[in-house]
Amino acid sequence: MPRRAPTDTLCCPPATTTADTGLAPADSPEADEELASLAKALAHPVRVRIVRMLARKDARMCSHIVDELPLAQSTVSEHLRVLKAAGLVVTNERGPRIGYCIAPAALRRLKSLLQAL
Amino acid sequence: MPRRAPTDTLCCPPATTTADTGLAPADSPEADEELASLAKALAHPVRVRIVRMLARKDARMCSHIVDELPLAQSTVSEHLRVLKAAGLVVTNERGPRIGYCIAPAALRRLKSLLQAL
DNA sequence: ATCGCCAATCGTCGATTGACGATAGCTCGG
DNA sequence: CCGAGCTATCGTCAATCGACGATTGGCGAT
Repeated sequence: MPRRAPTDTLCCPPATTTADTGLAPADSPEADEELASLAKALAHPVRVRIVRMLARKDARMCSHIVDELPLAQSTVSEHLRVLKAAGLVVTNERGPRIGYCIAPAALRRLKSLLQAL
Repeated sequence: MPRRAPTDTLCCPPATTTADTGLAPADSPEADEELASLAKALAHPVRVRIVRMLARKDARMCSHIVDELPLAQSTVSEHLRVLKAAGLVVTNERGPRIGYCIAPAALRRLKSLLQAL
């Protein structure tokens, strides 16, 4: 087995305490843009899979994700960039190993916006 | 006021009685594809807005939708085609006036898939 | 039968996306 | 301080998307 990162020191933010459970308006031009933007981030099977992996607290590092997908490292990095740009994923940069994890608030916001449909 | 369609004879299917509330698996490669596909349909603000309009049981005809959007008729038609291809919208063709409406089952499926994240 | 409205389709254009390899930059460990 | 591992970025290429105008086809009403 190849020498890998410890997987230990990488961590997610300690659970969003701000209870933002759909308090923002969910029916407005801005909400349309917001929902479309979040939906666009999930509009690719690979990104859905990555989100699932991260939600399970699996495969935190980019290289871990690369290992599980039949894609080049640069491609995975690009998908992660899209997810991060949409706010669905946040990074915890700690040296050369970057921890990727779900942004629970964004995911909740997405669910909230969708439920409002 | 311009002479318009009656808005009366256009109708939606009489409420899906089949209680398909997330019974299909929501975590599999197929589910990834399905969620990505549905998300892609919502990955544009105009389509989100159209879905909202239809969910409110407003603006059933294509021309009604065109009236409320700063877009050409062909563009709106294309967005409707995308929504229909994704299964989020169904048509009730009755002569030259075509009734567009939400497919409640598809919307529920989308919410279900998303909640599983 | 013809006219008028409604909607789908076609063809085009520029912009964006998704994929890849190659390269560069970063930190930690030796 | 030098190498090794990890990731971001660049450049490229094909494919897809979004928007439009113009055209076509269809039904109902006049």
